[in-house]
Amino acid sequence: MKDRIATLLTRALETVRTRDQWPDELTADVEVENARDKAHGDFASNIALKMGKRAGYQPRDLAERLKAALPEDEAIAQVDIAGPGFINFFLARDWIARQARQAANDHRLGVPPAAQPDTVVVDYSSPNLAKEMHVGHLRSTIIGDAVVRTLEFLGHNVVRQNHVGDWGTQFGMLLAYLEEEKTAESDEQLASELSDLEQFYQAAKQRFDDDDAFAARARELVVSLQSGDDYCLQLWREFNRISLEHCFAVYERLGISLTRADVRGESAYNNELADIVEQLDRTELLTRSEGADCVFLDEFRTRDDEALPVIVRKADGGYLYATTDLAALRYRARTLDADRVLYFVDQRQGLHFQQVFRVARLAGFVNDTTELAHMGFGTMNGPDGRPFKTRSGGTVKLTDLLDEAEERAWRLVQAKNPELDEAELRRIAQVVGTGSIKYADLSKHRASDYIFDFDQMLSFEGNTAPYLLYAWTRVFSIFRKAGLNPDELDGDIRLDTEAETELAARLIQFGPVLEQVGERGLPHLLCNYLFDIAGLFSSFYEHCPVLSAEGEEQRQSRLQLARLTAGVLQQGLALLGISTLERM
RNA sequence: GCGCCUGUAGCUCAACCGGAUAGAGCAACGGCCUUCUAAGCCGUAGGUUGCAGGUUCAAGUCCUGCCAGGCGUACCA
Repeated sequence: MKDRIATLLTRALETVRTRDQWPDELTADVEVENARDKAHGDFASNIALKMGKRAGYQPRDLAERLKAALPEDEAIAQVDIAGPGFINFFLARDWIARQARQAANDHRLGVPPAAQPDTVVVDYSSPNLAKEMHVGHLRSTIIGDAVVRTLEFLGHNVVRQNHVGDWGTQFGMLLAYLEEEKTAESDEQLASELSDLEQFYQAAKQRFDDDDAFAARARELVVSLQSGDDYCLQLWREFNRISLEHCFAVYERLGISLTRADVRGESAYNNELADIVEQLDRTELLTRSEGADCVFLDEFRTRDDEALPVIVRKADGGYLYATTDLAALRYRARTLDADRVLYFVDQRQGLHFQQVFRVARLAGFVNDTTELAHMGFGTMNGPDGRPFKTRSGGTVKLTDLLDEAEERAWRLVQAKNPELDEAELRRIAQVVGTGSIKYADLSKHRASDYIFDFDQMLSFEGNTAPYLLYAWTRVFSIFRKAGLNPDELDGDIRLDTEAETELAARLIQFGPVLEQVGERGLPHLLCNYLFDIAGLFSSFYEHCPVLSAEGEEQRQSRLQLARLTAGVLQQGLALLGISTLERM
């Protein structure tokens, strides 16, 4: 709709240009935005304010001329000039009603598929397989997954890349320990030890620190692993398989759409690393410094104000994560043919990505037209404002976090609705518990740090998962109560009241909101939108009788609004990776 | 030292790449269950957007300088 109004304004500008006077060189970039205040209509443009002076008009005068030159449009009921020269557009109610009616009867809820689908490579989750998934992996995993689902819904070709940490020196220690335990213990004992990767890692580290012979064996294994020794690779595969099982158990609980096919870890690029360095050398970007192969970029400085290198090969010949990321970038740009490559990685790696993106472009691994974006996010803090830790100061395992959320959700739902049987209660607690954790994270702007607070995220009031889930059950219960099939409604949508109009006008903005989420990687925009919808629906439901409406026409109209609301809420939550519940 | 990010109501968060009177939710206060719904709705109160300048018709948003906090800054990822 913004585009549509912008087009009208552009044509009006052309008319003014030919009919009145206008500086030859002056071109206008027409912007239309949603009006923030109902009194200002549905959309507003500041074009007259921006261009007035430069075109030689008083802003209000220009606005009047533009208004007079605007082509007719059935969607626009009224155009006002307001304030210093804003042009306010009021949508025609019957047009909103028709759009809403169409959306209500569309399985895509009125959201058109992208006219030009992009191939979007999304790097997210990417846990380190050496350790168990902890809260540090949560944000990348759920924000990335929400954006991925949104992009897919919009019709883009999405390639998920789970860039797991499956390589590096710590694997020597882990393999040495795995080897030792394999011979010392029965399979069952070993399996139970590996069931807690965190403990396994700690135990291996302990042995490494305490026993020189063990440490020597660990280093030996790193070397044979890197040289492709069969026995060593076998141990390595076994360890990774078990570690990945842990990851997927967490994904399953969290409702993450990643599959095994999306796993492409650091090790996948091992045999390309030498070539990356060679290519950098060939393009004359490479410099040898203190024994290491580096790329120096002027714009980055060290703490001593010297040029800061991107080290791609250490003095001992080893490669670093910059090298791996360059190889991954080349693969994504060339082999996967990405139009966009998005990284959902902690904000703290901002410098690293700036460097790697720059080097990749200089070296020609990535075209200038390919978008490379680090979608960084802030830290998850505890209620004290410090990074979220256990009472003893350790990292919190994701599985423990989910356990606690489900337990709390169970108690809450049980208290509110004691007649539910245990099986259903468990299922509800699972959706509410994990959904609350996800929603609490997704509803905040990803760039900022946020405070993790169980009580707040599990509240049934405010911008939370329980509130939205309950809002959906309320809408859904209308149909259940009346024994109606939502797919068998008929007739037009009529917007008789303010509550209906506001709800409908917001419902038909689902598409533009999703586009923003996909473009900017900001799922909180969708959360805010859904919260809006839920509030507008509550208000509508309070003021507009649905089942007991006056007459069949009004009843059908309101049922269709309810149906569209249910559809948008359910689809929106699904894009956030949260499923709805018929009862709770 | 340099660079990046953050600073908005008592608390938790918004503000659509410069717009109109800075918005929600909690907490506080006041109303509404003989009418599908109260896990809800309607309303009141709450602000010098860290501070000081600047650019602009217009600044929470852009620029400069301070203050406070977080993070990063050569062979970990």
